[in-house]
Amino acid sequence: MSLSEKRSGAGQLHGPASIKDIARLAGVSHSTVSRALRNSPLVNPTTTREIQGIARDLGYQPSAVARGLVTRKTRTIGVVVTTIADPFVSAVVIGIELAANDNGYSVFLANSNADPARETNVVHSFAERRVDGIVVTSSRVGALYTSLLSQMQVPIVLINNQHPGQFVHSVMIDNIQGSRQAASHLVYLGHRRIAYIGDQYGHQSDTERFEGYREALEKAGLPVLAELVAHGDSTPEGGIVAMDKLLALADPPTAVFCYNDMTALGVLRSAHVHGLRVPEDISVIGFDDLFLASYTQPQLTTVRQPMQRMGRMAMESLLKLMSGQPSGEPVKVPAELIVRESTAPPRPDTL
Amino acid sequence: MSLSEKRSGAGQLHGPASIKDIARLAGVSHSTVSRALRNSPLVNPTTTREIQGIARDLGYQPSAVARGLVTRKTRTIGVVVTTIADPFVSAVVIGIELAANDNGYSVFLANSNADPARETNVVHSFAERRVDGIVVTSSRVGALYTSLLSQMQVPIVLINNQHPGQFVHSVMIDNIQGSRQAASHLVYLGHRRIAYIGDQYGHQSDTERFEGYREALEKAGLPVLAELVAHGDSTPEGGIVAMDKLLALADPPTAVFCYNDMTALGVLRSAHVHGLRVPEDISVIGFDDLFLASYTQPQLTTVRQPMQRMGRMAMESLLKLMSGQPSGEPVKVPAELIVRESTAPPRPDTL
DNA sequence: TTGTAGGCGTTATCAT
DNA sequence: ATGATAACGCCTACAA
Repeated sequence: MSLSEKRSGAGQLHGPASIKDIARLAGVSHSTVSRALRNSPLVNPTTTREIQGIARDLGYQPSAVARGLVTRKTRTIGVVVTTIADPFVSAVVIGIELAANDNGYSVFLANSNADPARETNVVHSFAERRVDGIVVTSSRVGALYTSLLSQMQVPIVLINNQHPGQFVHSVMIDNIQGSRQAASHLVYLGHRRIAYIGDQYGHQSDTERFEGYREALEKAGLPVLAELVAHGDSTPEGGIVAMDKLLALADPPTAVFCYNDMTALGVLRSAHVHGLRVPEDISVIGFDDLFLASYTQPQLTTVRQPMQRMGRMAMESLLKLMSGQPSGEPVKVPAELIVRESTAPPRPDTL
Repeated sequence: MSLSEKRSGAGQLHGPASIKDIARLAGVSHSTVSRALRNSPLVNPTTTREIQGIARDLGYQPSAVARGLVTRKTRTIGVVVTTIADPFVSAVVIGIELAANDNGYSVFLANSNADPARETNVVHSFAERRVDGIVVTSSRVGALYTSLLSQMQVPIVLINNQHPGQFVHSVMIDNIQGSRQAASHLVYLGHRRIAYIGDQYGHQSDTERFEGYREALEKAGLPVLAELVAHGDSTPEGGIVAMDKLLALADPPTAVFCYNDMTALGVLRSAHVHGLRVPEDISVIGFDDLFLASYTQPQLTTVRQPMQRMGRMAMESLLKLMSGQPSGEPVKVPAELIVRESTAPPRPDTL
């Protein structure tokens, strides 16, 4: 039995073909095969053609794991998100993935679900798999990721979370400008009792969005009332709870600015349950401009984040970082108010 | 300078620590380290403790890539989806990921976006990265994945797509039973002109959901009218277009059963634009029970798929397949009709 | 209980 | 233009 029969005759007995198999069939050394496969000008064109032909016949697929071992680059990145169930997150992930694929990178996706145990797991698995870089899309960045950084010596890009550092870059929406626009729009419409329903306490985006709201009210000479500030949790359920509380007030707000569209979804629901019509009885503004903002009833006025583009920008920053370039200033992306149907002037009798 | 100073003194100069570094520090061979790290009973407890201590101090993280090269198992799976922007898909992915993590697997996520070029890319990257298995959540499985299978010799689990084969398993919702329930519910409410808005032509789930619809109508002695069958594309936009067409009919339907909730979202919108109230003027049923089905106005009656659980089941099937067990029969998951507010008896004058 | 000696599939550095 | 040979970091016989 000839050497070539050993493989082609016996079939793929020991897994995928390797350059050694090809070398045997082509009667050359595996180094030559390695070169030919990468179109090295050093190897004879005829030989190259023959080798590539054999590779094709064998259905050869180079082993990224073997390559990664020697090159010390896996062309792999890790993406950590709180939960991909949030459409904001999935839109961002799509952008990351597109940019990653365009550059030959594959992405490991990990949902942390805000569970510390899972986050630790994620960190470990990314470290063990030797990802070349990491993108974090999470509303809160704990000390966890910081320690991860120092341990792994791997570039990290944060989305909507600032966290300066040599290997840490960030891409964020201009929260203050965005929410200032939203609140100003409500002021402009004539509202004077404008509520804010935020995310959980302490998250940077929430703090900033509240700040924009505060500035807009202050500029209009309106007081920032503690009773008109509630906190949700970025989910529709959280929005319902917060809105219920607001509507139980002796003097409820005539407009509500929400941390995000998911919260606004719950607010819309709560308003409906309480027999209030939006925007006639109460105005609602969200943040994100998820696809579903165009499909709520009424369609939601919101502050748009170019989510997919932000994902792409994050990946592009990561590529720079991975190629050794310094991180530079955090990228701040402008937000845009999208006025739809959920906002209108307050009813005269509520003023 | 002692050997230990060479590393601890000089710092992590050549990347992450390896078992050789630990061996040097511990004064043992790397095989012993390898064993100790995996708690082999063959090594002296004292030695083990010392080695593990050094490993901890060094922040040692075993290289999954090196391990994968020798074991020929990467503990990695590939997940292909059309687009993670569809909440159905993201819910499924969450289930897959949870089950994967619970079993020490990491997941590569790839969006195909129904783009053939990208699909080819995905296949290649998964092959090169030597994933141990693949889960496909896509409404249409082309010949592409079949050829991939034979090339990679890797187990595959399909979600909502049957495709028998030795290495191919599938987990699917019971489309016929689910849609039969939905259509029967409309029949029961008294509707006689019930429309169906499907997905794109030729997709298995669409064919089956139509079949359930057909059966229910037939059983009720109702004709299946071609004019009442429209096709969308699983997106709200597609739902709008299809619904607009239906409402332009001389004798429009009094109820619409949609391929999925995303389609229903568009249908709800279209109805509103045409001045129709749901469910008073027209009833609407979706399929999936996405989180947003509880937040539409009115809340959507729909057929629930246990999406996250299906993702988990798919991963668990994949684990079996990867451990060498035969695939067995495709798993068929029962669907459940969830009656909310978007369905009601037809208006008497429309009968 | 521990050490030695391959080998996994590449790339890379020498020679030739 | 091509071939030996040595890594990369780990696992695993086989020896001691």
